[in-house]
Amino acid sequence: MKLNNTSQYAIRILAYIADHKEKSLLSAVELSTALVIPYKFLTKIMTELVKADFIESIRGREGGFKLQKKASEIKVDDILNIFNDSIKEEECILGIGFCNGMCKCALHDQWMEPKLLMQKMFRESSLEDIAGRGCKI
Amino acid sequence: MKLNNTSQYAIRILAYIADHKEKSLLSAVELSTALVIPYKFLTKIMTELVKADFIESIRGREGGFKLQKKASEIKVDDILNIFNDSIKEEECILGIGFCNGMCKCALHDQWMEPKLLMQKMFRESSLEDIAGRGCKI
DNA sequence: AATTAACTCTACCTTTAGGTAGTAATTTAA
DNA sequence: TTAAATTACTACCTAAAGGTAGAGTTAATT
Repeated sequence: MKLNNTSQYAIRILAYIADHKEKSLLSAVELSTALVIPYKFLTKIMTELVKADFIESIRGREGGFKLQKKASEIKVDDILNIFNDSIKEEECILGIGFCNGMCKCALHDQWMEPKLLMQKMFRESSLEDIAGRGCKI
Repeated sequence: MKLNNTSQYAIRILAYIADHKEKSLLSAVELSTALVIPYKFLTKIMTELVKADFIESIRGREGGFKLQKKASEIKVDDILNIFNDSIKEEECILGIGFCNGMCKCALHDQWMEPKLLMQKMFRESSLEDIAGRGCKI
C-alpha cells in the first residue's frame, strides 16, 4: 500500500519548485542534484509534467522549469492523477470489478472511511500547503 | 495507491475460507473457480499462506485447505505483512529514507491522520469481521 | 496395487515499473 | 557564428510483479 516511485518523485519535484519561487527557473541538473533523483529519469518525469500543464519549460541555454499555475491551484491529487496513482472513486480495494451497493467486497465497509479521508487529504492539499515543510526535499 | 494483486487475492481467499466453515476442507480447484483466480497462481499463494501458518493443508486425495487459527485471530494486517504490503510505521509516503521529527517530507503531517486510520482499520479487522460481507467473493 | 485427486516444488514466461543512453532541437553568450 | 547549456524525443535496458508449466509427492478409493 504505497504511492509509486514516479508519483513520489513528481510530488517532491513540484513541492521543491514551489518552495523556490525566488528563482525564476530551475534546471533539471539542479533538481536532480537537490532531490537526489536520477537525472535521466527526472527529465522524463519533467516532460510529463510539462505535457500535463503543471510546469512550463524554457528550452536552450539559461533555460529551465517553473510552475505554470499558482501553487495553491495544484493539488496533490492532480499530480497523482497524471501517473494513474490516485484513489479512484469506484475502485475496489480487493480488486473486484463490481464492488458497490448491490455486491460489495469483504472490506468494502471498513475501507470507506480511510478511503474518504485519504481522498480528502490528497484533494485538499495544494503545493502551497506542502511546500517548505520539513527538510525541503 | 493500492494493494498489490497478491494481497488482494490472499484476503479474498482467506475471507472465503472463513465464510465456508461448514465445509471442513476447500480444495484449490474450488477456490480458484469460486473466486475467479488463476489456478496455478492461487496454488502458489496457498503455499505462502501455509508457510505463514494461516492455513493448514491436507495433502492427497480428498485433501484441501482450512484455517489454522480462529478467524477472529487473523487480522487483515497480518495478511498484508506476508506480502510486504502493510503500511510500515516509519515508511515515508514520499519515499525519503529519513522522514521523521527531525527531518520530515512535505506530506509528513498531512499523511499522519489517514495513515493511522488505515493502520487501525487493517489491524483491527479480522477475518471474522469481514467474512460473509457482501457477495462472498 | 493401481488409479485418482489432491497439494508441492522448481523453473520458467510475460508484463509493467523503473531507469538509462544517445541524439536532436533550441537558445543564449562569447 | 560557434560553442555551450539546456530541454525533447526515441529507443532501449533491468528488476520486480504477476502468472504459467510440468513433474513430484501424498493419501484415499477402488
